[in-house]
Amino acid sequence: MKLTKDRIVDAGMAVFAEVGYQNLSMRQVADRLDAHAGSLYYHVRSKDELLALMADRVCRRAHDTGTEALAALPPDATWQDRIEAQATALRLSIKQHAGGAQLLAESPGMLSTGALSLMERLLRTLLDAGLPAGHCGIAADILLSHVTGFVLQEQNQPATPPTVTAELYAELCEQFPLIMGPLIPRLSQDEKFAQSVHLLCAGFAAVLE
Amino acid sequence: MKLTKDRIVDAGMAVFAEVGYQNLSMRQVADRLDAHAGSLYYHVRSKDELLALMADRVCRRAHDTGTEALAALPPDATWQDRIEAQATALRLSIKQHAGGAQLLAESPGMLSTGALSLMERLLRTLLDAGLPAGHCGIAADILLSHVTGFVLQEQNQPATPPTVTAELYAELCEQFPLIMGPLIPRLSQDEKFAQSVHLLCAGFAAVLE
DNA sequence: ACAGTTTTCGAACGGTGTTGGAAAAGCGTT
DNA sequence: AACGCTTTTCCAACACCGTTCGAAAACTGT
Repeated sequence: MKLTKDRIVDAGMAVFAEVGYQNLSMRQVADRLDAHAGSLYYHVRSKDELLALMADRVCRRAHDTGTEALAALPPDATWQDRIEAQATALRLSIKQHAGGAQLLAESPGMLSTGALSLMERLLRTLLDAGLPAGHCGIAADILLSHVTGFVLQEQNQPATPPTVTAELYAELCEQFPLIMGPLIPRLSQDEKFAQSVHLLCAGFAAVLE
Repeated sequence: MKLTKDRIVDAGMAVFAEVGYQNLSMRQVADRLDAHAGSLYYHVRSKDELLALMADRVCRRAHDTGTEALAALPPDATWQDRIEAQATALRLSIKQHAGGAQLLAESPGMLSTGALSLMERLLRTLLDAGLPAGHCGIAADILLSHVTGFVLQEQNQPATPPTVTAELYAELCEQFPLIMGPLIPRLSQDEKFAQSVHLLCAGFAAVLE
């Protein structure tokens, strides 16, 4: 079938979902389209451009699932609820692909239309919440980069936690008593994420009056 | 001279500072040591391990400059000042190398001792500030990932801002009025960073009482 | 059917991380 | 000093990567 920018991005997303960010290669994308690697370069300037297009697609999907989540919200939902809905929608969209956070992180400046859509809606909810205009931009920036940063740490955690010997553990406890201590409750990632968004919202609420 | 893990990391940091994260290769690191690429693998299991070691070194340097910054603080400094000092020290340490944020972002889980040192000190200042113990871990996590995320966006911004035609600009203004509007003041990156840290601290202060 | 354009091929280039066997260097013991 | 043994380095090779370029193919309008 004919080769198109869209079909290339489609194949890229498919390969991406299978092998992850690090192992995605032009040749694999071409193979999935029964084409040769060089042919891709007629439609796409470079691998970086392809990655940018894929990042845009992830953002667009996140935007769509975000609108669904917002629509499912009860009418008396607070602005915190609306922000949390968008944040979790974005997080889940990124998490669907192995290394998806790296894809967004690497993409330069978040200047694709998909990323801008996310930003725009976030700005609107913050503005509707009554946040002073001067703080909205930074607040939205913080939210977006927090979500990607969170998923980044989430996806980079090794599948099998490193084995620590007893003596090493003791040394760690002595060197970093707070980290090893009871300060950090053993929460699931979902709970940690929800709590972090709540904490951020609390900050926004603080400057709200 | 003899080849050592430390010397390899040194050379890696030197090459890293020159060519950045993307173009760092084992062969260049070996060249700087007048050695051959294969020889590195006797001391280092893989390139990923080398990158992890380098990330640890960046964290350690950030920790040191952080202690200096804290020492230079007046004795009546608030806990917000102390957090900002650590945050800016970390940011500047990362910014010293092109792609330094990617180095930290890629490094799995931030489980090196350097990263743990940063985390530990952040936890202590938050705890001393009076933040409830249950929130300290998440607050510190937010701060760390926010700094790396901020520098990530900072370093990924294309050197020459993309040229936008007049009609494209108009369309963007219509599609994203809030982003293009006066909401986002034209602040320098330094100001944006300081303000974002202040906003986060305001959130911590909100849950403080 | 022909000319012109758009698209694809296929080979090649220079580069990468990594491996494994041969060679060298260091070192303790006799 | 000479030997064996371990630690360290070399070197060639492998498989793969992103990218380029001229030629071949496919498609288009006339």
